[in-house]
Amino acid sequence: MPNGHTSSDAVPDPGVERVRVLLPLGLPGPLDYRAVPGPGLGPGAFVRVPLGSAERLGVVWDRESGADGDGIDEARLRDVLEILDAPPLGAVMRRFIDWVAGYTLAPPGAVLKMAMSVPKALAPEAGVSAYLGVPGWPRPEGFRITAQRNKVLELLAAGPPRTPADIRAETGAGASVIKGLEAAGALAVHALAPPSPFAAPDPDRAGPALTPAQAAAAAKLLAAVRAEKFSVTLLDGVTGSGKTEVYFEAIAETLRRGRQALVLLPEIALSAQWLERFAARFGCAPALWHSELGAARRRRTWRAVAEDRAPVVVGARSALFLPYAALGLIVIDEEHDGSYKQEDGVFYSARDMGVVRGHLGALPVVLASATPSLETVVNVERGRYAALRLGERIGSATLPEVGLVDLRAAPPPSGRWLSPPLAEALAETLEAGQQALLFLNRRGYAPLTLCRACGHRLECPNCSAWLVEHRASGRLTCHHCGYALRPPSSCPDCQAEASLAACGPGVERIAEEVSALFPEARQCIMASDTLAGPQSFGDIVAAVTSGAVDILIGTQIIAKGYHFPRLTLVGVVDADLGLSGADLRASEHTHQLLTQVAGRAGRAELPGRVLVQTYMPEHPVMAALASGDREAFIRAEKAERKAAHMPPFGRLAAVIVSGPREGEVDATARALGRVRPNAPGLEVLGPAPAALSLLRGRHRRRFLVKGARNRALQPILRHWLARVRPGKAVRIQVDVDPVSFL
DNA sequence: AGCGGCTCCCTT
DNA sequence: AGGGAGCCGCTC
Repeated sequence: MPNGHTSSDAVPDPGVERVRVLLPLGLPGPLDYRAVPGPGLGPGAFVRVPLGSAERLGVVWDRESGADGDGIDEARLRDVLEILDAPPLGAVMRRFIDWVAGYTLAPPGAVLKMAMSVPKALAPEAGVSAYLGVPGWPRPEGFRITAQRNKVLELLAAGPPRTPADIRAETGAGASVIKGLEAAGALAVHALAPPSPFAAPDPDRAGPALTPAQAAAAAKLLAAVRAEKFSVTLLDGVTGSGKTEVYFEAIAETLRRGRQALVLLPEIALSAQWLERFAARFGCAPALWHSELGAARRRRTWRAVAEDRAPVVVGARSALFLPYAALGLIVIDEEHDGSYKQEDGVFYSARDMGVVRGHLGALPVVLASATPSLETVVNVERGRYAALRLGERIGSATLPEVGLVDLRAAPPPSGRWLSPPLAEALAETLEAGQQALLFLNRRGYAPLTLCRACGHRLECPNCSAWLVEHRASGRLTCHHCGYALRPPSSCPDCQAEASLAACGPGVERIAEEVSALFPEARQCIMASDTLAGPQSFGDIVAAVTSGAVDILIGTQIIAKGYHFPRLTLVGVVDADLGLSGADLRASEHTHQLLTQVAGRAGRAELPGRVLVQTYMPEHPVMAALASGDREAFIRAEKAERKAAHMPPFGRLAAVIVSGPREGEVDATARALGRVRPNAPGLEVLGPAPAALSLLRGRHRRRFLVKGARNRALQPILRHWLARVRPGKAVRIQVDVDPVSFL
């Protein structure tokens, strides 16, 4: 039997001679092939097919999905070459792929590509040979039973088949002894399944005791898991309230019911503390899925997920497209986080698509956050999502007190960035032997380098962006395309010598200031570029936890999830940073980020405090932080969005036209503009140069399409974009529900 | 998405 | 005539 896997999806249909095969390419739909007679060629089967002069792997798709009914001439059909020995892609996953493609306006093959990210996993992993003795084996003439051979025969006379490694461990006999016996016919060979790389998490292991509030919330989630139907529950708990342990109980119940759980985390590679907590509750590590995973690991994980050998998967957004055999729960932690939005290739939100996956798979979805997105809050109010609140921190910990520092009233000394009140608070914290965190969401030393003689700014040649000075690496770097150069000694424009001045602070510059103010304090920078990888990240976390660091200086990478018991002061160097620009969610995101950062303070017995430096203390975001009144902030933000018919009270889609030659891009954008859709309640803004009008060498123009909440934008967009055929060098991308407005 | 096949224009 | 670079369109 060529296909060792059976499934109701892959039952052969005797009438089928033509199959539709979706290939992981940007084609508009599946292609037709002639079915080879034989078992296993039902929808979902992974197959190898010819395509032009090459061969490709694809998936047998459902007959009804996709537009065209009849397909091509019989004569042009080519044969399916092979049915691969892999579990078929389930019906839910196929519907999910079609759904995501329809929603995001991506070709279905481009979505399938995310689910087929490890083509090598479609061949079964080589098993391990194991040996068993042959009862009544007739010993050939002249075959000597040496001491070692005898030991092996005795061992294998009974019991389970043993691998060469087992045999060596128990008898000391090496490969040559086994080979000799095998050649003489003394051993029967068994192919064992490859060892599963993933231990089974124990749902009934005693974890940390839950508080009554946690236990009550956990009970609700357990009920949702037991219902085995679609539901969405927001787990809304203040920072430090123990949300993770609550949803761990939902995972435990999912495991007890023999199903798989998926946990999506932002910045997965950096969540060592999360993994420790998982191990403390379940006794082993979960399967991980993220971009830094090695090829072999990816392959084994993909296969294990498909064969139901990975009970819990923890991953970044791409883990949503793994081929789960028995998914029973999706947890999306930090559901408000912007990194759930993918903005290349297929533009999708893993949070929103996670809910869709739960709906199609009839399973519960848990969204966890201390600062839920407005979309989710409104879904709770509309009754579509349930909500569980955890209003207090665990144990004796209390929420930190937040104070605003009005930088107009208490400015830092010239050329410095820490105001006197913040410097004083730092001194007090150090004196008390406690730890402080200085937060500035800007990597490097200075965001702008300016010529004092002529005013020239050092900009990226490929992007409309400033070059950021990174003094530690001695480079000026573009944060958008990676372009870098050594800082010139004279101005590239006016050739003035030693005229270039660093303007504004980044975390490196704050570190320099801290060194000047507190030369004896032990400090450490935490930013995505100052760390070689997850390992060094873990090292820093361990150093902070052990008390080997007094002042931690970091970007948003430290905002989430970390628990440092002795950290009592958080200083926000520039709270206004995220509020500039035309981003629809600038206020919301700033509020979320600063709430998360503030949440790092005072997580244990020692009370924490937060000082927020701002030029806009009256801004609603700052007011909400100072008062701790999240509800008031949400109310105000909601009212504003409602008045402007903005999400979640209206729909948005961005259309981005880009290409290397500005003239072509403009021509295409104008052509689109001429045939813009015109419907009541629909607004099309643009074309306008994108905020980054040049990015990675591509000129960019944007449209923004605004529509009513009750009317899908996709049919309108599809019809519109079909009317313009751009040249090969110009690309038109659609971003449904955009998060970034760059 | 990739690949072949096409044109255009330069080389010899 | 030979041949490489960019562009177009097809792939079942």
